[in-house]
Amino acid sequence: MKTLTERQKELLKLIARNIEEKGYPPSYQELANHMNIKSKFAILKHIDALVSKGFLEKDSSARGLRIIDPEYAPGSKTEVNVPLIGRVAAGFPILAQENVERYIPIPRAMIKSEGRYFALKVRGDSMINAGIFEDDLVVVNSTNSAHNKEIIVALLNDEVTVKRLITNQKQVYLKAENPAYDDIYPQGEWSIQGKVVGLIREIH
Amino acid sequence: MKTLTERQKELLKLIARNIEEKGYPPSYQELANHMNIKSKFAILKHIDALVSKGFLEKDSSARGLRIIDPEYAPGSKTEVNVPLIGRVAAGFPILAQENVERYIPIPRAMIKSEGRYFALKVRGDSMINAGIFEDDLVVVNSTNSAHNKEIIVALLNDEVTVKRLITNQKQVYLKAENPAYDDIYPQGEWSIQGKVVGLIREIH
DNA sequence: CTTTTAAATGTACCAGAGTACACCAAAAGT
DNA sequence: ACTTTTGGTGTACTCTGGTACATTTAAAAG
Repeated sequence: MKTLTERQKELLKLIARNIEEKGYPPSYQELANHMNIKSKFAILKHIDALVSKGFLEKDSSARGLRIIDPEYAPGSKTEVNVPLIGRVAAGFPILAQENVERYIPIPRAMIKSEGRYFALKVRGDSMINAGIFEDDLVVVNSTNSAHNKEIIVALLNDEVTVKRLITNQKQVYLKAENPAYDDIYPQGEWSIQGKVVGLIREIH
Repeated sequence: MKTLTERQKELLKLIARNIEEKGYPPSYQELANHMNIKSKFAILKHIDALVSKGFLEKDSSARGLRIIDPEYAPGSKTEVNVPLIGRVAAGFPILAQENVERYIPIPRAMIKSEGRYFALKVRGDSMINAGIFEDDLVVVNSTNSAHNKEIIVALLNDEVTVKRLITNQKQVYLKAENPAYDDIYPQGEWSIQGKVVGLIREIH
């Protein structure tokens, strides 16, 4: 990555601090004031320099600044935010905006394959032997196919469940990792929504 | 906290998502477009409602929106990076730079009390009945005291272990959540390094 | 010693963005 | 039946904010 001049570093830090404190990026005029510069145009040129050096991204809209370099970025790029799916509204695809409760950060390491990811709060204790407890969050890679023995999220009768997928010559079924639960042999409409690739638990 | 109407919730989520994706808040016009509303003024009124209900803060500048409710708030404040402690070098305090392997992001929700936090990779299966498996990452709130039945990280003989702390009138000991393991009655030098407040698992 | 680059000033332009006002319509209380 | 709340439309106004152009100064590079 290219090097920055003193003044550019100063500006970049100022932008980062501004986003941190106010919650939204500064305008050029505001930056000029803080830098004791009397013309917005000087800021414009500094920002263009930062953009061309890859430290910043700029949209040509009001306050359209986005910091790229993780060194300066508030909330660095080692983390990825995925939507937390709340109650699933019947009829909507699981990733529809209607179902998104909020976004949560997950470690980048959980993201391996391509595709969309989401998180889901686990209900019930049907997977305790796989170390998945009630109220855990599972991180799911959205896909509609999975391999034998993978832990998946499935949609049956407008309800989401986390189970282990078992496929053999004879049949396909969903296995609970808890002897107290019976296997589920899906009938009629059902679909695989994704593979569980991670788990997040808050311990109180 | 007061309740929101459906439309208000929808708007708040949209704002959060916009900040998430673009890095800066949306303008009223942009919100109107996404909500299929033809007048900015409707947005203005919804936003004023959100402000007066305490979910949002508004500056009268371009894109001057800031989400208050952490339930919805995206961005830096929802994410915290904690050091992942690798092999613990004997003699160094556990949080010393020497032991830090890298930093990993954890959800804000895991951070409740004050103090420093770190993460630790679990070795062995002595806590499987607590849903803590080998190679899981536990998130730990650094402290040197803990209450009865809390899951803690302890340092015994220059080794870190995750166990459940049991204190009663007679004695203090460390309990494994796996019948195959005996309780540990610490002798000599040992210390509590922190309480386990969260767990992160990558599933392959 | 000249050229280049970084840094800054000042004026000007126009679309973007927040807001005020008047008005409409359906749903929910009372 | 009436009123309030919620959700929406359209126009208009003003200041904000990004950008363009012309010009200047100082320091570094050649």
